[in-house]
Amino acid sequence: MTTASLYMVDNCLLARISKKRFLEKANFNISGDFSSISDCILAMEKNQADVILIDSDLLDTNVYKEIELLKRINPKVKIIITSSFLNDFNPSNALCDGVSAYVLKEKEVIDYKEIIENVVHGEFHMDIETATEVFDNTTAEKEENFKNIPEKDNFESSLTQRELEVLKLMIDGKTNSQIAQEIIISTNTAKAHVGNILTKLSVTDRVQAVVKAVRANIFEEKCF
Amino acid sequence: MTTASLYMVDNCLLARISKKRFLEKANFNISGDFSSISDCILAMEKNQADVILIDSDLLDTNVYKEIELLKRINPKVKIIITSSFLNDFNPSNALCDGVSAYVLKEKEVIDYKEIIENVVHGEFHMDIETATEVFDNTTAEKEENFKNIPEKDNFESSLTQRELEVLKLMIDGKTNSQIAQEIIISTNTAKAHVGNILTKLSVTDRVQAVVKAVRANIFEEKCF
DNA sequence: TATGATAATAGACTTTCGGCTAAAATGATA
DNA sequence: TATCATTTTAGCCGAAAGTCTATTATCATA
Repeated sequence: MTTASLYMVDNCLLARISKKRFLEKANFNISGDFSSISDCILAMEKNQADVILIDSDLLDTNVYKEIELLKRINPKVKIIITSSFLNDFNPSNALCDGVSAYVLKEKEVIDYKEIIENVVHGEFHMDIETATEVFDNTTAEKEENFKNIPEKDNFESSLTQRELEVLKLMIDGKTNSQIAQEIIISTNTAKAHVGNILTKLSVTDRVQAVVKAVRANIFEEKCF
Repeated sequence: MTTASLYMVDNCLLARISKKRFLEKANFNISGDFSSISDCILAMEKNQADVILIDSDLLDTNVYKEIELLKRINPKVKIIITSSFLNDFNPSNALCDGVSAYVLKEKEVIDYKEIIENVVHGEFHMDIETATEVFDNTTAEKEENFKNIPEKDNFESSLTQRELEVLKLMIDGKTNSQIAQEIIISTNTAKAHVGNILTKLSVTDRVQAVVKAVRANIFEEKCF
């Protein structure tokens, strides 16, 4: 297995948790996960990762400038971008500026393991569909002036191990007292954990929480 | 579009609802949906359908005998079987006894539309994987003696239109009073609807209901 | 060691939920 | 018309949920 250290950027907390769990099962070393590239840059300035997995649906110039910053901090860092759209993808920004892989999220399951290992070994990866579409609209618009790094909009701290346990039981339809029995804590404690989960997931009740979690395919083997 | 009348058998209520919504969007005419083949037989004796979509994970001799009954009632009826496993599939029972299609449920999305239309036009459909596997273990064990048709185990009546509306709002994380506001009914009525939904889905609270519904991909465009 | 951040724990209080029973109004169908 | 399913309303009660505040435990770092 790869011993490379991985950073992960995804503005969706549950997506981070899900991917992290998945990759850690595959023996990858996730050194950090962030809700914004800005946060990732701050972390990179202290401890450098070998591979950075960036999920971003909006691939504007700001993103590429932030990626450029990442490459400046560690020119050897491998960047893997996953995105739902092709719209803003610009090969003159991505390919030339050192993105190692560009993966279009689709219905199919992404084989992160293979992509990461290939990238670590110096290969470039791009979806076939993506590649064909991309090499048509090569509208290169290089801008050298930097813009300010956007503030992180909605801060989502990560779920603790205990909270993940509780969330799993919530999805299983367990009540607070059932959860308490299962992991041997008081009902009040279970309620407190649930409350913290609701806050972190930015929802108001457990129904919304479990729907979000189930839709994010957390606790599942596959990784969207 | 096909004007053929369709019956549907699936012991999972939510799967029936989901498939029904999907097929009706595709302009198919679903004349009835049943939780057991026995119920379907009873219906066939009154009003005959042209196509019967049977989902059954356990394909034992009983199932094939029930299918034989269906074919007796209407020899021209087209039978489509969907199943998760290959285990009990027996070509000598299925192919010979007039099953028009056999579809192995997998990760991929099943194109019911195409299959049904082909079947109506007299074609036979079988998954490639299924077909190759099947034509190896041809253990023909024909038994002519009938067994009694199994009782329907857990009766699940279908959700009404209003209940489907409410379920959708439950999935959206709405509370009873919010649901009441949204569809202009009293909170008590909303509670009554929710209560009925819980009973019909065989769950004890709304959390379990929404998890079941989300996992069944109800209200989604795709049909597992 | 001290300190500060994070996590886990818990009790008090208010609101919401779910089960139960009952019943009226609507609408389709035999 | 009679009948049946659906939709609607209501109140009561105990259980569960959610908010708030607060204490203890753990762990890393100054």
